[in-house]
Amino acid sequence: MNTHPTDAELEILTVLWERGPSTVRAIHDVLEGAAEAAAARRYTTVLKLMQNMAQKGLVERDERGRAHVYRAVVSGDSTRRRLVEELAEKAFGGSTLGLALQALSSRRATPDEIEQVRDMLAALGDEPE
Amino acid sequence: MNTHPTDAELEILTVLWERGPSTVRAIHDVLEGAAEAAAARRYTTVLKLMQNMAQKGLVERDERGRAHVYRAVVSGDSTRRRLVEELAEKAFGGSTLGLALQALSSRRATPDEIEQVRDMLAALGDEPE
DNA sequence: GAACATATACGACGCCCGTCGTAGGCGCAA
DNA sequence: TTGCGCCTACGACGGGCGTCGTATATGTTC
Repeated sequence: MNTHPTDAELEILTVLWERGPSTVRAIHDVLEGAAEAAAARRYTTVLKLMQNMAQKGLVERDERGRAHVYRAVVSGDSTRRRLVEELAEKAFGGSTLGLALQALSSRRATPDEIEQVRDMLAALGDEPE
Repeated sequence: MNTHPTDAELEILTVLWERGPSTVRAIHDVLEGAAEAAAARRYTTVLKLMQNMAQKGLVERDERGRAHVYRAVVSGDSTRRRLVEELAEKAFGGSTLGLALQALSSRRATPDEIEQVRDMLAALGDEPE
């Protein structure tokens, strides 16, 4: 249940997070449209992935209708947090700060974005012990 | 050559980045020591991994001595940058800023660390177009 | 030179992941 | 009611990864 989503699973979860509970058909169509000139997945491939995810506990499904409706069990936020911590562990000696610095340095930020980070920083600094 | 390192490969690369060119034996010993109560890898496992990496072009080896000496071809910095961008792409809609915010929010920062981020921010803002 | 420690080379296995084909079931329209 | 379309179930396969065992060569020590 606490298994990490793979890349393909994460792609499906993303759609689920954006659209809310959906059928396999809906997910497949979104993914097919999003794949610009990339290899499109067959319907049954998406189906199988989602069945696997259901078994792992990443999603749950409502089997009442003819087409099953899937919903994400794990939240996008917690999943992203987990991924970040995992990467920090693997590549930054466990330092999420190091990861953050790397992420910030890898692009030019707009003033607006910088403001966002400043706010975050302020919140962090003000946080009680 | 531009292949991404896997988890096990990244572990080896990390040692290579820290210690500089090393033999398989040296890497293996470091890894064995670092694995606290975790499953230790056999020597030949590490050997095979490093051979694979040599074939992929992630490392190069000096075969003159009896024990080959391996050195990292890719730098730690570029590799970390790549990993960060990859994760941003997969989980944050391509936004490295989003990733940075997530990384910052997932921990309490010390004033010193916050200062570090502020500096980075200032440098970003000052950067010429 | 014989025995031993240690190095590389190489093949095999088990597992997981993503992919797909095919079979079977159910509903709906002509 | 018969056929067509869409749905699920399930097995299979190819590839990659991490693991290891074994074979073989080479240096060292007595």
